[in-house]
Amino acid sequence: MSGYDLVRFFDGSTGWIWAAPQSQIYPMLRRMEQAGLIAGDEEARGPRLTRTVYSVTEKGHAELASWLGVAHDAAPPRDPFMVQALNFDMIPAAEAVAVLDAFIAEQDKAAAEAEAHRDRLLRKDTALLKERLSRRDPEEHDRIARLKAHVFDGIAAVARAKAEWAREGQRLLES
Amino acid sequence: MSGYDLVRFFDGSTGWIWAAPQSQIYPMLRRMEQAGLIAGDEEARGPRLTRTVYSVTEKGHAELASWLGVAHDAAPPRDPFMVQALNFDMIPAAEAVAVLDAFIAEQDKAAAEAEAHRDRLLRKDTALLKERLSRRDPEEHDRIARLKAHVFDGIAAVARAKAEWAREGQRLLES
DNA sequence: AGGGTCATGTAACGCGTTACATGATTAC
DNA sequence: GTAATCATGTAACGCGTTACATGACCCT
Repeated sequence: MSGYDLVRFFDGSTGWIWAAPQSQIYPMLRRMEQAGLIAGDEEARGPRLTRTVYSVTEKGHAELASWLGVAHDAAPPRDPFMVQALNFDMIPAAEAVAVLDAFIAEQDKAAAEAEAHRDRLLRKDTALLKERLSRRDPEEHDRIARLKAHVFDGIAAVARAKAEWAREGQRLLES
Repeated sequence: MSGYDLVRFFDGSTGWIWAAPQSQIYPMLRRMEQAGLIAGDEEARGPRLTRTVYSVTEKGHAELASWLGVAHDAAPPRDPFMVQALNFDMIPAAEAVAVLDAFIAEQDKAAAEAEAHRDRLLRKDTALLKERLSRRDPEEHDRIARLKAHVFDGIAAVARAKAEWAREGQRLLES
């Protein structure tokens, strides 16, 4: 992909799992190229405009595989919403209920989107999955699609659990 | 609290919701004091050693209450573990299962800790809750304790859901 | 001619992490 | 006396966010 492709990529469905602003992409691509993890290939797009398409090198692939294969420490938690919820007793109940309303809407939306994406993956109907499958034995295709779909199933399940938790919280606030 | 108190505070049970390294505490305290949100009070602790105990000013309290009362946009997601899970098809299944084993242990531990903390809150048995309740009408005590306990109930429920999701993932990997 | 998309950058500023650094006081 | 705890800082470096900035190409 080119830097521009990545900018759009992180604004799209991948944005639910990992976000990156445009200003980080280009410097990071150069740093990764210097580290030998990716290699850039300049393409002409008209007489003056060029775009640089990067691909993962063997070294980059090896580093990725070794990172994928071992468990990493969880990042320190930093959850502003939980700080809010822990202090709902400091504000009027009606305000807390409204904050939870917004939270519930957000979680329900996230769950629906994750479920929709899960279904697209099971239908093998996303560009990235097709690209991935094209390099794999057809016998593995179903298993790979189910594995990836399962990730979005988990995201949806967590969002549903959070929404349900928030609804219980509203009941507590109103009692 | 003093800076030192806060360092220990963020290493303790609050560390599940918000973490902050020692190096951030002191600069941030000074910035918040400059902003008028907190006020420091120097105490002598021996002939030479002093500690500065900060308390929240009226302005700081007002800012907190107004922040607590409105919904905020969720932070952009950035979940390295999900990136790992999404690419389990790139590594041997046995490695992926081992990564999930570590994840399950982590989530189970987090859930157990959250449940234990929930129970302490219901028993009104934490220093912070006692401090909070001492400034409130005794009639409200049960409601406040239940509200705070509910937050940790939610943390536990999410951790349990994630662990269950990971176990399903292991079944998928082994099939 | 104009707007939309393609394509790539820079600058400022604060947050977060790891590591280094120092000295006082208390308890045994 | 000496080890643990109390107490407070600094430095280096990269990540993340918002905002600013520029120009080429394509379609109507």
